[in-house]
Amino acid sequence: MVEKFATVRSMAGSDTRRRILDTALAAFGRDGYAGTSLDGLAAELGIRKQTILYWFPSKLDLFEAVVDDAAVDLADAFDEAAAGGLAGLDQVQAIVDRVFRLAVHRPQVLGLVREVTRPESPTASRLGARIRPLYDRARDFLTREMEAGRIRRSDPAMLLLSLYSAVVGMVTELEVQRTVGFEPTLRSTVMRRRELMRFLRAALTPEHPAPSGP
Amino acid sequence: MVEKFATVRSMAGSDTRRRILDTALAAFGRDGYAGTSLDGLAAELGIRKQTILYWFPSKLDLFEAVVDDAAVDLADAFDEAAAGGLAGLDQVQAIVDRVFRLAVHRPQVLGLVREVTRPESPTASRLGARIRPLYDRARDFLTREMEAGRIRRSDPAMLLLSLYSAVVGMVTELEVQRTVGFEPTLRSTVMRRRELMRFLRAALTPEHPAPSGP
DNA sequence: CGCCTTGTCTACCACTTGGTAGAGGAAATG
DNA sequence: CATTTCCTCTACCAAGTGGTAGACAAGGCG
Repeated sequence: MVEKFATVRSMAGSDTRRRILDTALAAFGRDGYAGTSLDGLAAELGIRKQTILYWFPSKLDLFEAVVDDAAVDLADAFDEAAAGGLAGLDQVQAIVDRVFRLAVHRPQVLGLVREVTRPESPTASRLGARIRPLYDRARDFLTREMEAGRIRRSDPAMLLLSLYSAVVGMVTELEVQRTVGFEPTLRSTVMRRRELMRFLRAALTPEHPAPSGP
Repeated sequence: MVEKFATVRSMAGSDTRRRILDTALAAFGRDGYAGTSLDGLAAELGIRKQTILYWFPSKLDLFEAVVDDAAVDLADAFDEAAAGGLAGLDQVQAIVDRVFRLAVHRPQVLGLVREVTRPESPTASRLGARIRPLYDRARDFLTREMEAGRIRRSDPAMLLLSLYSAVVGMVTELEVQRTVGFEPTLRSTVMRRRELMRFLRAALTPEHPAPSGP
């Protein structure tokens, strides 16, 4: 069996593989799995379709590799945001900031998240499985912060879904915003983030300021 | 020019048209535009593809008709929820309840919203244009309620986006929830709605209880 | 040098895609 | 009865789909 993935011997080939992954990420995120053709992808890359199929045995294999690749980026972003060891709303803010930053200079990743969370996605479970650890960590965090009185008490799992929906929805649905009259400039992105944070802070701040109060 | 849409003379044909629209709504919402084939759709309906092309001159025409159809449903839902003439959070609650109700017994509509709000949707602007009036009404409502002190003050347009993201995200991303451990039963749907409302109420309730106070 | 591996290519292939042309049945209309 | 309209069908088609087979050039290596 030929090992092309882990061990990389030549240089040119490895570069091709990377370029395919990057372009495919954008294409799948933009047009979806079914809407992306290998011929089109190859044309975009200036190569032949057969070169793609050399590096990835099938379209589905390519898609899965792209998903795995993106999952690493996502996990890194969260790790980075969590590394500060913040608490309460500050930690939430750090994560939202980080996700927005990711969305600004790699919007394709969020597009892929959207595609892959479709019920009928060819690998609905794949990114899910990759993200599961992040989810568990986040839920534990929320539970802890609720018990410490730093976040309003409610069902942590449900709250996490609300947070996820609000953040990813806000970030990915650029077209909705365009339709509705926002041109997504850098400035409007900053505004959007600030407004989202205000929204989240309002929703998460506990009724009684803090337990370390009176 | 043949008028098939408004004036309906025969019975069987009109019924076929309706069946095509309904099945296509589900298919487009489930598999996306590119992922839906006319042959597959026809097979699902037990008819030939050419019958579909008789009623809708092209795949794109069919898609647009489906979108228009769904937009009517959405608009009706909002109208119905707004008819009570409620104010503040009660009005918001009524709309969320209504959207959830729509999501429960016509989940396809929300799936289509998701598909059609993709940046590269073949008719990104279409549903948008249909929904624009709803958007304007909602923004005016929020502005009014903020001025009346019944809803926390912030940028109404941005707040509306947050609300949209939270609600549609929560409702459509069933697969995320399944991945994460929720089986979307009727009971869990009710729980989800309640938790979302708690989230929204916390985010929308003004700091100072009400202006009609002391 | 000769040989083998690596990477990209050309040439195909079977199948599916959206779409066209037109046959033909049913039923209303004269 | 004949004619016309409405509706669904069979028979195709050109273009595009993912995928296979294998030629061929470049370079590493005995």
